Amino acid sequence: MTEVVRIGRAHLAESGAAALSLRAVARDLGVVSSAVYRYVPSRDALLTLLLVDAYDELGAAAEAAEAAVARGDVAGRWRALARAVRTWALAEPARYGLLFGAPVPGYAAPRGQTTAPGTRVVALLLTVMADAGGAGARAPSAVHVPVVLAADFNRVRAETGALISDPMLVVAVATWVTLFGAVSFEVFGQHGRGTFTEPDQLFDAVIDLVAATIEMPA
Amino acid sequence: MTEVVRIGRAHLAESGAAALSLRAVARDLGVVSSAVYRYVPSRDALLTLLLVDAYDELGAAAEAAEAAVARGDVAGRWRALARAVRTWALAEPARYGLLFGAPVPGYAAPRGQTTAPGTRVVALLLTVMADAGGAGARAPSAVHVPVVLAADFNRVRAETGALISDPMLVVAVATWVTLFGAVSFEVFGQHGRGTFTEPDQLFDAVIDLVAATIEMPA
DNA sequence: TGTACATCAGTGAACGCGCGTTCACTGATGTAC
DNA sequence: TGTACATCAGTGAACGCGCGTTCACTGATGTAC
Repeated sequence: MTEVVRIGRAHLAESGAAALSLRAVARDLGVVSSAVYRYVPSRDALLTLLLVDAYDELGAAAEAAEAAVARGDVAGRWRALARAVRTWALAEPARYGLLFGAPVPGYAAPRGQTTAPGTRVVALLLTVMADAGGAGARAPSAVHVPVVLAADFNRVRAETGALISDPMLVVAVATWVTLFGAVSFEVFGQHGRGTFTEPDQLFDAVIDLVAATIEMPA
Repeated sequence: MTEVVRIGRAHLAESGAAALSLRAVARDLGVVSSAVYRYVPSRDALLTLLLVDAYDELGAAAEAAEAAVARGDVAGRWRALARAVRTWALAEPARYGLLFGAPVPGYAAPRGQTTAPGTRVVALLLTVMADAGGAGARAPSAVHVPVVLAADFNRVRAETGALISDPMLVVAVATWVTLFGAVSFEVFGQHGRGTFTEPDQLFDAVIDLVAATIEMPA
């Protein structure tokens, strides 16, 4: 990890991505403003470095937590993954915001560099869901998959290699957005005026409910 | 709606909340930069106006859509509410981002002015969930409510007046975060490289799955 | 062992830009008598 | 009907600030012969 990324992280945490300033980074680097171009070719390039850095750290945290759970305990693997995402996000709210908040105005992430690290967590979730399906879990019978989604779902299967049925893919998407919705609400402070004093327990209750959506065979 | 709010909206859409500039608003107002202080006492005050304006418009849209559905059709009311939120958010991504994205650095919303409009949609959702419970819907039996959440839930009931059981409140929270997670992913472009070409259908599938979480009695 | 040269991190000044906010002011409009 | 006055939207200059990026440069370190 280069020094410039370390300092960039700190600035992200203090002032947010939109206000990230190369001159401020240079100051903290103990160097005159123009010298920062020895480290990084432009402000956008620094944002990209920070984006990749954050995606990788989050992905590694989720993967490590999930890997520590017995393979057969699919619900436990989901829970570990979800908690790891939340823990990282609460510890690094600004970096989380860079990944999952509103896009930084005037900055477009270069796909080539950010796609791979940006898909680690979702790939992990798909694996867990596919394993759940393999173990006999089924989506609720009420799930109805419109014909028009079939093509998209086929492409997802082809790109990820995940062996997962259409209804379970709907469940996976719902699970995915619920996880990031729950984390975003906490990180961005949407719950408001101390409505919930026990956020850990509330989060666990929500992710357990999500896990219960899948009907495991008796 | 004052002219300054109308122009502020446009600037929000173009450059995001963090870059909202009084001088730029003044230019579009056709007025010298200092004259904008005749309209608004400071930049932060303008942000607050825009925040309240957006909350109110979103709340009104959700309420109108929900009110158009027969009272007995609880699932339909949920669907109408959810779709209205999504439709508004896709039409107004920057204003949605102001409400539900990362906080604007250096700006703290004054509670007194923003709390009431900021809770319209969640209050509506609680009403729908309470009505579902009244009609006999039950949370999945797997939902386990930790003792420690009881106090929070009692406070929510007292503040909102909603007649809703603890397990159904867990469902309501999960529903709430799923809705905003799904909308945020779309609005903030998280799904990535054209993974899903039929976002309307995908969204409907997700909110139908959420509705199916509630077990309606036969 | 010594000399000539290349490399390269960092300097300092400058470019043109935009920002929020204050201040004393102008000049048109409306009101009171 | 006319005059004196108050109101108030808008002006223009200025304050001190920060920004990204370019440019010619210095001066220490390392390398080749």
